[in-house]
Amino acid sequence: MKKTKDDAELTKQAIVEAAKGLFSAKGYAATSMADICSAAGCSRGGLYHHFDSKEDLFIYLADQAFTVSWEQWGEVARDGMTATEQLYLYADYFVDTLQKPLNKAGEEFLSRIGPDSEAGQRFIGILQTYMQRFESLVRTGLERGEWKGDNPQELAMIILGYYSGLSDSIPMMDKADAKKLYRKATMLLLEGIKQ
Amino acid sequence: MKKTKDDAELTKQAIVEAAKGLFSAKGYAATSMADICSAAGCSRGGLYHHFDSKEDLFIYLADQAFTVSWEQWGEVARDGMTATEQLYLYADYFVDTLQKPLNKAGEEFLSRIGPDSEAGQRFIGILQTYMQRFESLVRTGLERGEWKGDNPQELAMIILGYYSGLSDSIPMMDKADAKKLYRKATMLLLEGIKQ
DNA sequence: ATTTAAACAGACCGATCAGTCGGTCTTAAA
DNA sequence: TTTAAGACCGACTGATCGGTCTGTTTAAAT
Repeated sequence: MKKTKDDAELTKQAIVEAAKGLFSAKGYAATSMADICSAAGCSRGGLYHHFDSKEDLFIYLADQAFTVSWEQWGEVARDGMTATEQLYLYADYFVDTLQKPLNKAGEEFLSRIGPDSEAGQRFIGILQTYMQRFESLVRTGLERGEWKGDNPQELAMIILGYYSGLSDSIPMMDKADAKKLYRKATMLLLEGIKQ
Repeated sequence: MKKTKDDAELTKQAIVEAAKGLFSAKGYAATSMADICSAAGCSRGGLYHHFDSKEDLFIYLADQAFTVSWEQWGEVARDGMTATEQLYLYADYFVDTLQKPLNKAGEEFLSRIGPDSEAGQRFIGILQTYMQRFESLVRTGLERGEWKGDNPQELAMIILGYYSGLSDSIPMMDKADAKKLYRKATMLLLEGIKQ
């Protein structure tokens, strides 16, 4: 083999990181495979050696990003924490893993390939797993009586949309400022804005 | 002239409506001029008779959608209403004008053509006008002491992101259900979820 | 009736894109 | 040392897209 197995894995991860940044910044359709190759420092042939297609790459990348995000969160979140504290922590990781604009690319991806295609089904599965994880966080908050409400699924959807939409106006903020904004927004949601 | 001035304007509006629906549903890049022609029932030549380019069409459409949205809101909103009532009304029109997913297409559009291009500048101008209008609504709520806070710009950004993000999970809902969700989400934001 | 020009239509062009394919290089096994 | 295969390269292909150009139709002006 030209390169070691490890070298190959390194190349693969370089491609994934480059693709993640570009998809997040420019969207799915607007990011070409050539763009990704330039950013990752490999050839188009090399890229297609690691991934069968653009769809394949995106799904691989999305799966990894979402999984890693919850793993990082899970390492820090403790059972002793209140659901409110866990939510603040989630907001931080939401910013950190820049999965914020990845959601956008994901929607574009889904609408482009269709929810019924095989790739669409796989992607929806990834999203659902992610959602369920968040929903269980919300359910904890409700069951413990920390939060008001009786529909964890709806509330989870609203809060996730909240965090996702928040990222719209923040493409230029640095992470520190973004985290501040997310903390403030979380506080607003918890306390309400009514006087 | 082959058709009357009125007929031409009718064709133009058909194109705009078709484009609005497609851009909202599929995004900017994923919607081709041919798609729009099919939906509008005209030829590509005819489309380019009314609009110089895809960018031109999108900006025209966005301007019209955003302007019309505030006009409709303004016709119903009365000075006697509380800011809270005005916000609920805004949520309704946000759903009605389906400008929800148009925002998404707008971001994609902006990142694709760049904020420094002439079209980008024009689009940013449209967005800013829209934002300022919303910010003045928020400022009213703060000044009247209805809502807590001292930064109307930040609060406006957060609430707009809230509404925008909410539309992610709702591509299949009908308008009645969507309005219900938006009203509930507005209530959550006002009251807070903390017990 | 003739002319004029707006309102279309559709063939066409160059660019770009996702994906393919044959080939080269390097490492590890035999 | 030979060989086999994984890692990688880059030219090529077919399709698609935005945009142009030439031509045709028709309502209105003369």
